[in-house]
Amino acid sequence: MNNKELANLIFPDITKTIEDYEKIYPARNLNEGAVVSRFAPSPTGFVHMGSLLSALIASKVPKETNGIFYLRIEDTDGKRSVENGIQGIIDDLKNFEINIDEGVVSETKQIGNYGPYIQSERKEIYQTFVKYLIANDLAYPCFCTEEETNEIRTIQEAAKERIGYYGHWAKCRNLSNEERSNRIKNGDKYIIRLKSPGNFNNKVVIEDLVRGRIEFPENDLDIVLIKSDGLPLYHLAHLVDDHLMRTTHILRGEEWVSSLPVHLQLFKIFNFKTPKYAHLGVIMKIDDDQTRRKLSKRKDPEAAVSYYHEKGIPVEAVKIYLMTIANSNFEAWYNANPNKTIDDFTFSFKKMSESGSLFDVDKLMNISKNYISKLKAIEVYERTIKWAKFYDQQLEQLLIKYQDYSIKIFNIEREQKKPRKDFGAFCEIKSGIWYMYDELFINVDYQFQTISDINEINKINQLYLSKYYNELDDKETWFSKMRLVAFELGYAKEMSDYKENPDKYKGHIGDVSMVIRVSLTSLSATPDLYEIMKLLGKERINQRLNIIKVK
RNA sequence: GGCCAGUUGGUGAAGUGGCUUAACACACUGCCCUUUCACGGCAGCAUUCAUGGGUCCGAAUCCCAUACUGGUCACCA
Repeated sequence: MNNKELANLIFPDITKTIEDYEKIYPARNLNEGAVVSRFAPSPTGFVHMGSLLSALIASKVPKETNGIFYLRIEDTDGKRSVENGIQGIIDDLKNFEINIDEGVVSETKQIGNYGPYIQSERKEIYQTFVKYLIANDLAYPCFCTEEETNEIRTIQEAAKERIGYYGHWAKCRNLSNEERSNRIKNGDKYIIRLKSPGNFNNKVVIEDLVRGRIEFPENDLDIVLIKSDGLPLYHLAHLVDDHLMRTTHILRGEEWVSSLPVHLQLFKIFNFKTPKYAHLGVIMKIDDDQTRRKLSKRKDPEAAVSYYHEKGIPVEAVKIYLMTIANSNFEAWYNANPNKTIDDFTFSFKKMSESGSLFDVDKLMNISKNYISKLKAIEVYERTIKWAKFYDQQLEQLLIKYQDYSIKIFNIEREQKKPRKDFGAFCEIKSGIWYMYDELFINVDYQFQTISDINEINKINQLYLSKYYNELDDKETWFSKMRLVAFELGYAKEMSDYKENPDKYKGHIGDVSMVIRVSLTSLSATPDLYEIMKLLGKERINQRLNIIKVK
């Protein structure tokens, strides 16, 4: 029996050839230098921060070069797939405004001419390639059970030999085709392995876009191509899909670096042009015991991109943060060009860090604070509502009920050169403005400071209310009256006066205005008091200053 | 254990043989400004680039060794 007959025995239903697929998926008609890249996750749950980073870059580079960015689903391992996994990925990408040109757009819909873009739907294509390999003595069926391969491994470990299915360890490699066909006809279970033409003593060199030149021994492992369920393993799927989908750039995590010799070998065997590779450092997390590890889906909530949606951290802020990790020159560029967006920035693989960086929540929050501080009040209002719709219905209703009032609240100390930076996330907004709403200003806990005697507090409040408060006052008048209250009750009306003669006064203007502030808001730290009082209005001010009296 | 890579302050990093007594940003500390907070301003925060050796007039930058960290060695991706 020759190899071709063996191939037909194993894949009797495969009638197309590789050439057929080359015609079905012709070279893309793109400009020179156009990058075709992809995001190719497994539907294992949610999108990870590290995946988002690579998706962001993989989508950005085609955008810069008039190329194509597509989404492919790698679901060849049924055990890992999760219900609604595909939809989760699509939603996460949508949330982060990462748009695809081709690929899977919903559980049931795919767009583009190079599909299907879900690997489990491409079984025949993979098998066509493997059939070719078998027919050309470059692959063979392997009947070893998992127990047997484990056993080989144990022996190799004990003997301190290189681990893997290669050389004389590859028991099924040199079986005769007759024996192979007999065992297949006999119903023995098998997988398909590559008959690796490599030699471990030879070297292969690859130019990685971020890591530069890397040298490896050639692959001589007879890696598994097709599993017993007929579906391919990653290595084969990578070759077939990225060739047929005409991918020019492979962006993936650094955990793939060591598979490079396999992938290079596969491309060489088929005489396909190898794509360019960029292996990205993984995002790390430091534990309390100072050990570094990969940011983990299970242990770290911030690893899931849905976390940012929940917290209400603007997607732009997350993307800006990821770009500062991705390209070290981005941050300086962004600070120098505050009105530009990520789209205006030219990404460079060379500027990528090779080692994984630690995930820095402080930095992210700083970026987010700055970002939100630059938004217009109406934008803050709308985006807070959008967030609250999912996560805080009470806040949502208040914002809708008091629309103009709320927008004015968001505008306090905003329209100025250096706006306030109170909010790092939309989930923090309620805790910053709640006291402006009567519905929330109940059973409050007053944080009085230096003046905490209730009689003195009332004296200040009542004097202010009865003699000085006028809602029409401008800020200057308002504050000069505040000084008069202080003076009349024996407090220094200027801070400097108090500092010169502290014994002459009961306290200073700051102590007095603090009483008003706390009486009105219950808090000792608020934005500008004058602005707050303007919005609170006469009625509410009267009411709130008088509640204290009752207490 | 084999193979591959990485190692510059608390963090992200700039730096590719002299311009570096190591930029910038975050965090932190102190002071100032100030009716609180925030903003802002000023100052501090690596005499040293994992360690040891070498090349050189000169090294964070080049070479070697060691250490440590990470990745990988599945019918997972």
